[in-house]
Formats: sequence, structure tokens, C-alpha cells
Amino acid sequence: MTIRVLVADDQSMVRAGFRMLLGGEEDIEVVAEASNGLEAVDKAARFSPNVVLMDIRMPELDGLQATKRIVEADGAARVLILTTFDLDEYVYEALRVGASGFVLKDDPPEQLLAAIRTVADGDALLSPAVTKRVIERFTRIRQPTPPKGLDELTERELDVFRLIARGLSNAEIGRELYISDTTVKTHITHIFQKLDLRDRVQAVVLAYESGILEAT
Amino acid sequence: MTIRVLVADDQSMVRAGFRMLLGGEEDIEVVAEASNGLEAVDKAARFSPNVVLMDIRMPELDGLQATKRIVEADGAARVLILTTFDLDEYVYEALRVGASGFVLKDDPPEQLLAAIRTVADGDALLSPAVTKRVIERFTRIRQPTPPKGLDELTERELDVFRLIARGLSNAEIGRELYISDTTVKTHITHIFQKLDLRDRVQAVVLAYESGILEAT
DNA sequence: TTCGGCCTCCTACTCGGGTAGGAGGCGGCC
DNA sequence: GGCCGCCTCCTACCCGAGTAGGAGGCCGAA
Repeated sequence: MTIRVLVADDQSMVRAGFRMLLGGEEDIEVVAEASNGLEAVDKAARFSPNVVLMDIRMPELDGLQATKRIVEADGAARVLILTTFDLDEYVYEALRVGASGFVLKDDPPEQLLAAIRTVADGDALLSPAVTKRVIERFTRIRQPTPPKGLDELTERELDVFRLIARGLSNAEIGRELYISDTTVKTHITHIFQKLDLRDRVQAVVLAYESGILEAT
Repeated sequence: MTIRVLVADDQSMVRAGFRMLLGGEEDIEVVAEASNGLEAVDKAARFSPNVVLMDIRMPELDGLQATKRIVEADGAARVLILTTFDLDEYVYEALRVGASGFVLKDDPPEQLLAAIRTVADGDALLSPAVTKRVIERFTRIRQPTPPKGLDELTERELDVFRLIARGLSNAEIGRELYISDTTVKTHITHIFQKLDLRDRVQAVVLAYESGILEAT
């Protein structure tokens, strides 16, 4: 009794990687692939996989909407959400739309395989790193340990980061720290690179999620 | 670098079982045992284990109270709650008092070993069966009422507001809600006017300060 | 039915945010 | 001394964000 898997990811390289990884397992078979959300919904209906590996960021229809439709259409289907980002709010949204689990792309392969077998079995599963976040959120407890990357910031960058988190503009930050706004921009660019952020909005989200403001 | 473990369980047979199981592992060492909660707190202080395997039902002081004291005394200590009963109340209570994980005694031995290594690593962990219930519980708790001050916002504006608070760009919000980004802009302008905000960064700050995200 | 609120979408514009790349000064470390 | 990391500042450029102002459709209340 093999586990039938549908791989849904818009990057063909990623799909190829999964085919390779899963192909080596006796009890797992990739029965179909999809490169966008609509296709995933369609193929899930036609191939009735036991487990769907679902990327969140996809064209046409994102992974969350696709998951919602798939689970609505077939309650027995187990969807395992896959993503590279572990600081987004997608986790909660994913659980709400009916996903059975959540795995980070950086998790080791064995963990992914274990996750597939676990959800196929009917249990739910979160990657350890994700579970930690859920627990923190659930218990409203902030860890004393700052998230990875934050310690890479220099003192000055941390100053700027805290002010960003308060909603200040670059000019305001400059006035506050007695430096020019171009300098502020320089610091900000470095901060974004180090923390892998896109813009200051994501910086604010991270600041609150990681509880940095407590230390003000 | 071995993982130092303290086993706390009032049944000597159970403790013996763990000694046996853990004794076969290279990277794990049982440094102490306790047969009740008070003893567990005491030995944890004296032996500074990396991980405490804690039974819930114990004389003198139950596992939850013991966990609370241990974590308060040493923030680096990881407590793995162990029980045969998978009653929900214990799970949430355990997480509340600072446990890092939760494992059922029926879980296979490999899973227990994996759990020990995972929490020793700093990650949190729930047994798959437990995780499933946490997810169910989590998804059931959904908000009926959006907090104060924001009642001026229309339903749609609230949708947009929540997505802004997650750090999404206008284009991403549009994709999420199946509307164009110009429509998103319209909503956003109205949101800013109603809430007296300057830009989306301040919106994120407000969202977190007012606790709107709790109602995910 | 008419009015108004809500949602949708548009053009055209301004402006702050963010990137790229470079530069100089400073202090610590080898 | 020389190298390197940090902080500072700059120009030039691109683009997303936000504003202004308008428009059409839907629906419920007056």
C-alpha cells in the first residue's frame, strides 16, 4: 500500500528535487505534479493522492486557496504545506484552511519523508521549528533568545531597527539619531540583507513577532 | 557533547525502562532520576540536565508544577512532558508552564529519542497525535469580534488591514483577495483616513499594539 | 425610485523607500 | 604599518506607495 503523492510547486527544479527524493522510497509514489494552484486542485481531484505537497507561493491560485478547495472537495486528502519562510503568518492561515502539516524547505530530507508518512497516517504534523512558533504564539510567551540573524546586527543597525519598528520614517530616524537620512538608508539596506527582509513593513512584523520591543 | 537527561516518574519500572532505552544511545546520558515532583525540582537544580523527562502524575508535586519551577529557575532547561493520558487540558497547561514538548507514552521509542534530541536543540516539539489536537483546538478558536476603534472600518477594509499587518505588498494583497492593486490602494487610503495613519508601517504598529492579529 | 454606502477599477501624479556603488574617517587587530 | 569592520555621507536611479479625482455597479433604506 503505497502513499500516493501530488507535488505542487511552481518551480520545476523544486518538483524535480522532490521526484528524485521521493523516488528512492519504496512506499511513496509521486502520481502527479502541478505548477500552480488551479492545476493542483484539478490534479488532486483526478488522481486522488493521499498526500499533497503544497508550495504556498504559486501563480493562478496560491497554495492556501488551493488547499482549501482540495480539502473541501476531499476530506481524506492530507495537505502538507511547504515553504522557505518560517516567519510568516501563513502557518495559522494554513491550518485554518485545512492543512495537515507544515514543513520548511530547509528541514532535512528525512524529516520531510517522516512528515509525509505521518500525515498519510492521519496524524497532523508541524516541523519542529514551526511547532515552536505555534507554541509561543499559543502561550503568548516570548523567548529570551532573539531569533537567528538579529545578533548579526551592529549596535547602530539595531538602533535604526528599533526606530523602524516604531513606525518612524527615514527622515525621522535621522533626526532622532542625529545622522543624515542617506546614512539611515545605508543602515536599512544592511539590515534587510542580514535579516532577509524585503521592506520596512516586514521589519516591523519581525520586530513584534520576535519581541524585540520589550527591551526598550 | 552528550545530552544530559533527568528522568522524573513515580513508577520505578518506567524509570528503569527509560534508563534501558536511553542507555543504548551514544549522545544521551541519564544523569539523575526523581520519583516525585519536589525531587525533580531539586535534582534539576543540582544536576543541570539539558532535558527533563517529566511525568505529569506524581506525588508531592505534580509534573506541571515541577515544570514551572524548573523553567523559572533555569530558562535553558527543556522539559518534555510525558504521559499516558492525552487529555487536552494537560497539553495547554503544560505549554503554559513552560514545557518544550509533549510526548505520549504510546509513541514509538524512536519518536521519543527524536523528541529528546529536538528539544535539546532548542526547538519545541509535540508528538504527532498531540499536534493534531493542538491544531484542531487552535483552528476552533476563531474570533467573533474585532476589537475597538476599528469598527469604523468596513469588512473589506478590515480584510486589507489584516493583510497589511502581515507585511504583504499591495500587489500581494490584491492577489490574495482577488482584486486589483488599484482597488487595494483605494481601500488603504480610506483605512488611513479613518484611523489617522500616515502609511502602512504605522498600520502594522497599530495592528500589533491593538492586538488585532490575535484574532487571526 | 432615488439616495447613499460599499466595492470595484481607472489615470496621473508626487514622493519616500530601497538599491547600487562609491568614498572618507575612525578604531581595533594582526 | 596595513587590513578590516563600522559609521558616516553622497549621487543617481527605479519602483512601490499613497493621493487626487473620477466612474460604474450593486444593494438596502428612505
